[in-house]
Amino acid sequence: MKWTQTLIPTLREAPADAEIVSHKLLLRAGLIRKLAGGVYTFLPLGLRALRKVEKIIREEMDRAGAIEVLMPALQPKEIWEQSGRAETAKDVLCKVKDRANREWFLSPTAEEVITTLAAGEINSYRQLPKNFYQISTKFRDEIRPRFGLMRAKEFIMKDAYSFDTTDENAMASYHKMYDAYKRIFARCGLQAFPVEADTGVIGGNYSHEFMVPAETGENDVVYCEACGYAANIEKATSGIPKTASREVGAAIEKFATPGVVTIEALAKEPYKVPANRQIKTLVYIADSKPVLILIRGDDQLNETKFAAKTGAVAVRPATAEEIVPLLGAKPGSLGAVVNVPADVKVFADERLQGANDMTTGANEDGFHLKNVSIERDIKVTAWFDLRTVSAGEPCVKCAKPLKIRRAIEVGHVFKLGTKYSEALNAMYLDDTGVRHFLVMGCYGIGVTRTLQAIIEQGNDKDGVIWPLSVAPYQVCITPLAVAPESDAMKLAEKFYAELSAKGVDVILDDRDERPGVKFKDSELVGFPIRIGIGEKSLAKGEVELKPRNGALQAIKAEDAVEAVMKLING
RNA sequence: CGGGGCGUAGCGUAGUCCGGCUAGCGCGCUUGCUUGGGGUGCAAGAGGUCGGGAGUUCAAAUCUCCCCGCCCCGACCA
Repeated sequence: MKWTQTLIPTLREAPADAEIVSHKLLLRAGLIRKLAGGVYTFLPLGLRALRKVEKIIREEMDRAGAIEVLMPALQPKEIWEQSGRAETAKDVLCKVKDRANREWFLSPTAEEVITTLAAGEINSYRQLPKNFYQISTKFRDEIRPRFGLMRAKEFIMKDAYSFDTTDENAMASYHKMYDAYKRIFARCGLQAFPVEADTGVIGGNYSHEFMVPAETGENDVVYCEACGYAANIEKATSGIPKTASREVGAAIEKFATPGVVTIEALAKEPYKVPANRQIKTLVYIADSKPVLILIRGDDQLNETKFAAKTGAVAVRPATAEEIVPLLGAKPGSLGAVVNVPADVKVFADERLQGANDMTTGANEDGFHLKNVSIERDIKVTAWFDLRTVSAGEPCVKCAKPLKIRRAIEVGHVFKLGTKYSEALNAMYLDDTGVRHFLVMGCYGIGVTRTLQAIIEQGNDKDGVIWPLSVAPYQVCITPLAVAPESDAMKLAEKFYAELSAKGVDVILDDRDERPGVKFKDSELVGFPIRIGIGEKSLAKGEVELKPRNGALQAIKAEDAVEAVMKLING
């Protein structure tokens, strides 16, 4: 490609609405342009890089035995009602109506469609296993689009769905995808690692996310350097000890705490009740029903764990207006000892199991209770791990201190089980003629997000640093004179032809620009290899080879093509 | 949706409090000259319904009200 023939609108300054480095560089390097919030056009260079990521994904999915299909973006509402997700996923669904007033959803994912397909086309164990994948545009009515391609309303996703006869076989399919994902991200030049994950609204019971470490990520990952344990903070547990049990003390005692509505205030003079001897009582509305959650005073509730453990779909903190009629007191004086309506469930964090000599609210404004023994004095409906892990806590596997860091989620693998095959009646006959539900798994990669993650991880002050595998062009030839008859341009054309013939993706910067402009642009865009051709070195029969992330070297013109091939082939 | 901020030329911005604008600057763009190995210099130019609407006023980018869009923080997720 000649630079003047394509469109590479580089920007000297980043548009003000870009915040993080990868978003700025996507715009500055002329890879994308915004049409509206969370909606972007891919320009020629951005599209080339995107296609390369897709190619890697296709090759690895094919290698892993998956087969490519293309499902519709327009999905009838009915199948979503059948799976139950018309309700549970309603907040992210982009809805459209046709002229007959029929309602459609723009695909945010395709479990319903593929399961409907499988229900019709897969009848026998002889057809299994099968793993279908597609790379397509997905739509989510994001609450808040953010960071360019990182969280967009419209984005490109690779989604795959496996169908197996048994749980055991489904695990094998899962592990094939898990391994394929590791290869995919490695080939994209990404440092991505799998972590245990919550399954969320998609459902299922076993899941890993592939994370790219980055301060700008939207996830917190808990990990152990000693044993390799790693989990999303929404899922992570630690080996932190339960609350120490003391002598079973005196009976409960109510005491006045005027104006004290926080854990911190109760920990200070004159009360001096340490946070780890307090029971924090939270009121949540889980699927429209109020529930109480008990957490130790120095712990934080993990809402994802709470929803996952209780099976709730929609959870939110109750408002003060909801709490007062329920418990008779405002937040700050709440407890689960007295005055809890019989139909209100009480979920307590396991760390409180056996705790006594605790202090908690009295359900009376301005009063607390002490000498509370949780098992003796509170009717707990169920105990769960509900707390959020903090850095430094002992690893659940090896007891070494845990660390936490931010990361970008680029892929997610789930074992789904029979949730969708049951809802959409997808069954097969086994070798004895008995019907079973298909056992499913699903596997997503955010393709456009992966592209941005590559930039987020590969950049410096001058611009993008593409890995060779996904660079829009691998080589940028930069003649410093562009008149057709000039020696520099003649040589540039020769390199261009030779490298192209060898299958190298090469761009020739034929713009009549000053050297500084060309160098700056090639570094901003981030081509992995630049061949500089100028009079000074040409006089010595040399050209300049400049890897984007390495030192410039002078090289004999006749050796240049070979040297480039060496860099490309490693 | 809650909280915060911002909308002035393709991009970055000054001016907005305190009305007087014929809207200024840098980058980019066009033309000419210049320069020719790290965003060259000089000159001339094109480009703006100051997000939209209504109002106040002799006069509105500036004040008031309504609407729209965008960004950031939170809840959602590939």
